Amino acid sequence: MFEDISTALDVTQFDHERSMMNYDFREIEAKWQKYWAENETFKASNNSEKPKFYALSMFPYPSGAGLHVGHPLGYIATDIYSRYKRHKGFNVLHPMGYDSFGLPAEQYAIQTGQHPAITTENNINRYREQLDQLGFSFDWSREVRTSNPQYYKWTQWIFIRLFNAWYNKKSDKAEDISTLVSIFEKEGTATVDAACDDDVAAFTAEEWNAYTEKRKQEILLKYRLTYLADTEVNWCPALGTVLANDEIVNGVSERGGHPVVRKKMTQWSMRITAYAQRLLDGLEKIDWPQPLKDSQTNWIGRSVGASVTFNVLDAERSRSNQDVISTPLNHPYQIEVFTTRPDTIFGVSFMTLAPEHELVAKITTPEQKAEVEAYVEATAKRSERDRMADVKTISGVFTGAYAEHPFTKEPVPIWIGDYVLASYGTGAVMAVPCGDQRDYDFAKHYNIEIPNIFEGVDISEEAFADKESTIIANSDFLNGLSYKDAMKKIITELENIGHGKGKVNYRLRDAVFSRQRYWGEPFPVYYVDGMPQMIGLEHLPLELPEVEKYLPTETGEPPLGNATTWAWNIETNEVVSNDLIDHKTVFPLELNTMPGWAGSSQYFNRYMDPRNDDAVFSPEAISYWQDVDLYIGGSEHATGHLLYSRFWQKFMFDMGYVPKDEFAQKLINQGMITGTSAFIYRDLDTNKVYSKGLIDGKNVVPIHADVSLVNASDELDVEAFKQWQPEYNDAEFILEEGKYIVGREVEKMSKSKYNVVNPDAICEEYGADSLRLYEMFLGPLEQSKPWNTAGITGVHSFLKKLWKLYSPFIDSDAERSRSATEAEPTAENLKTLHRTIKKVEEDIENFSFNTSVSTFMICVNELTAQKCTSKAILEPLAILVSPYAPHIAEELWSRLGHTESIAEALFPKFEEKYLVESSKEYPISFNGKMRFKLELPLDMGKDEIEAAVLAHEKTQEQLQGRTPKKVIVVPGKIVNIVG
RNA sequence: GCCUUGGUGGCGGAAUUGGUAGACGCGCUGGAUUCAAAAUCCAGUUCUUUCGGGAGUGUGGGUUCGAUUCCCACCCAAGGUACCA
Repeated sequence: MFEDISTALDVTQFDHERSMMNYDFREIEAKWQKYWAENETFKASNNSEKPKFYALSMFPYPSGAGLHVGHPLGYIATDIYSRYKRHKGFNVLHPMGYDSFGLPAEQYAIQTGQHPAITTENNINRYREQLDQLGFSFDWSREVRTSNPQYYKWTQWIFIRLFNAWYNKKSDKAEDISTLVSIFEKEGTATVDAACDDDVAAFTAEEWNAYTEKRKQEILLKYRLTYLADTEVNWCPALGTVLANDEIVNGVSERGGHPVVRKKMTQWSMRITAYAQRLLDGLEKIDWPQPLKDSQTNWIGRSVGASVTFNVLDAERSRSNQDVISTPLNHPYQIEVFTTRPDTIFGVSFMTLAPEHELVAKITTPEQKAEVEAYVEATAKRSERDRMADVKTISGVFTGAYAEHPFTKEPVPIWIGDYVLASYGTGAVMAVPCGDQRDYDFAKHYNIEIPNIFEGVDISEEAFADKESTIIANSDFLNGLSYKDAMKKIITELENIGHGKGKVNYRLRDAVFSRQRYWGEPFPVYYVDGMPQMIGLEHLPLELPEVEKYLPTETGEPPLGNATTWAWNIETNEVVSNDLIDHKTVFPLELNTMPGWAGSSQYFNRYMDPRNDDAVFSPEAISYWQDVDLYIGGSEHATGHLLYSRFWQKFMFDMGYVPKDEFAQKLINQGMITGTSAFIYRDLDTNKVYSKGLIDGKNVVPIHADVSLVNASDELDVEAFKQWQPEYNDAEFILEEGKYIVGREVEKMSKSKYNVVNPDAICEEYGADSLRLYEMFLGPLEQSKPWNTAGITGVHSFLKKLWKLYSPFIDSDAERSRSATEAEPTAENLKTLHRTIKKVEEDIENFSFNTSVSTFMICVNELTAQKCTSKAILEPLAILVSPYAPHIAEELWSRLGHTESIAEALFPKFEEKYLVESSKEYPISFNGKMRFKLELPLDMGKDEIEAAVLAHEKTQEQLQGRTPKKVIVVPGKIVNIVG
């Protein structure tokens, strides 16, 4: 009886001790997450004696699906770096927020009527929960949401600043519009060199001063950095909306399959082209990935050449084809082309205009009119992408008109063809079939002459596009010149005769900034007499109105057209009912909203001072934080967000608001984490499902199985599968060796492929520290790599081993602990520790987080083998681990006796002296192949080593009597014997 | 087509300026512990072999005493981009 009780007691005590001893990650992680939140451990101060470090992850769009394991990858990397920098004594800014305007919430609103603000709020809360459980060191007090009026106030503010600015090419920067007005007042357009619309007219100061206010505004609009312009869009009449190129499939809308036409619409645009060259130049001074820089470079698409003007001959003389030289020209029309090969101008045998070109209607002869009009109409129906995708079909129509060659004065037939794009260059080309394959194909197809202007080149099969390897012929004054010399000469000649000049052209287009959507920033704009007026800065934000329906109106207006209270009263400066619009004091407000990239184009600056209501940020905040030191995010933003942000930053720089004209010094693109799908194989003929090893020769179809039903050995839980997919209840699962083995394939993580793994489940089973370590352990940050949950047991058991290593500090038996922990570390202990410090520090600096995790494993394995219990070793080790696995590190730190968070503990200092060795195990190679190893003292000289190696019996064995031809000895490294 | 990145065991991946290829982990095999399982621990695990070795980092060449690493040509995969004049 007594015995029983005592045994029972022992067991309880044992259990108690075990629970203290075990690595209880759930309790630990919850405890420290609460601690960090309550103590605001990661709150960044805007003034500090410490050096600053600004680490930023791209903020997410909070989608309804929540996070999957791929999303946190970049956040974990940024977090590790932030925590590391904090250990290194930096004042770290590491914020997070939400890009919370966007289409999915609006779609959901259209379907369910639920206000996008509610959907967004719910999604954000879900995101926050998921983010919180991963233990990030975010300063949540600085959170921003782009859909929050307090935030988008500043998006509207910068829009107004852009509206009130023009780009002065002479000073090569943006200036306030008032400087342009004062030039106009004094000198007219004579001395102005601005980035502006193509169709600006010249005028004198007197003319300007005599213009009406409306006329002046119309002119200024052509110069502003954000402006209204008629832009070609893909209009879908049935949906009453504008579609993006990728929403159109085979010329009809993706949704519903309605016809889409190209239509001109008045839209807000951003004059990003003004910055094309600076955006290009700026790439040289930022540490961004080369592929990303390349795609921006391609996107901007700088090409050097010349613009050339061709006079259009009037119809009479074109037809008679006579006296073209002797009769003076007074035809009003000119065609301007851009060419990168003005040196081939004598090879021109026709011209091609884009079907949309404004001259088409004007120059077409009556005979050709019907055919041309039919062609123009046909191309208008195809989207630009369709036209570009369909490269093989050659089509075009002769206009009947001729242009005059600027040098030979020969008539050149003018065609239209859809291989010329209205949106690039001038929408017209001078066709040189011998030097350009597209022109060549077109000429062949329509039997147009192909003059050869290259010496000794055969053009009977294809065009000759090589610039360097030949010289020009049949080209009057260019004969005998190389490409380079001909380029110089022709540009001089073009300028002499007033028919052109050297020009740099960019592929980059101005960015359309209007969207016919509800869930975006409203423009702070109202219209007086059709002219846009900005709402006073002091009256921002202009808040999004309530609407009953989120769809376009019946008259085809954007969703804001449904708002009944959406007019601006200029006396009270408030939004009032539309009924009050009188065009005297109450005016209609803009109905478009801003695009998704508006809110993300300066959020990184707003984080510096996010609660400031008087300025986008205070001068103190921006001068302290300057710019982002490290920016991590996906490469899909290369030509969107990352280009627009650089543009706005340069504008802010020009206006003197920010000290740096590039917002992020270093950028890293994290790779995508792909899913590892699982498949079962259903026989098409019978009701059988075969295991993977049995499918050979069978008529089976692979079917996705949910990855959570498969274990680490690719074995399917058949019962669980049947429960999940009841239609397989009657199916017969044919096993191999008693197991059903699934097939595996790496695919993009997606719901429909049942390969989505979400972090909540992982945190529940293994903890956030395990997840963080595992995400890093998978491979290099930049690379894309497949997720396989099975491997997480490796890092999880590492954490258990780590925990065990600290058991003298965790164990309640104080007596045992003290003597053990205060022991002096051994030389071996110190060597292990310092090797780890060195490696981990290098790894973090190089963003090679995967190798650090292995280093930790090796370190813990070694210290465990060494039975190390020394506080002098375990204390610095906890700091090393803390950026990666912060919860367990905090817990161990506190068990080591600290009462403060580990977050501010200084990173241990690496000391070389602990790694110094006295001997080296030399690899002995024969003809470059390592055959055996030999331990030799490190202070041994070259000759001694050679003698020692040659004397060794294994060397003799390897040589088998041969005499070595040569012996290479690299002291401290290797010995190689040749022969 | 063009640009970029990559190609190493069954899998993820390591190898710092050319110097021991496959660290670390998963998986697998065998063993210990257990009534049993989980967990844990130990040993093995590139291929091949006549157990001496031999071969091996997408393919074929080259430079070098020595190449996963540098050079040339090619093949394959992923991503971006595309009638850009």
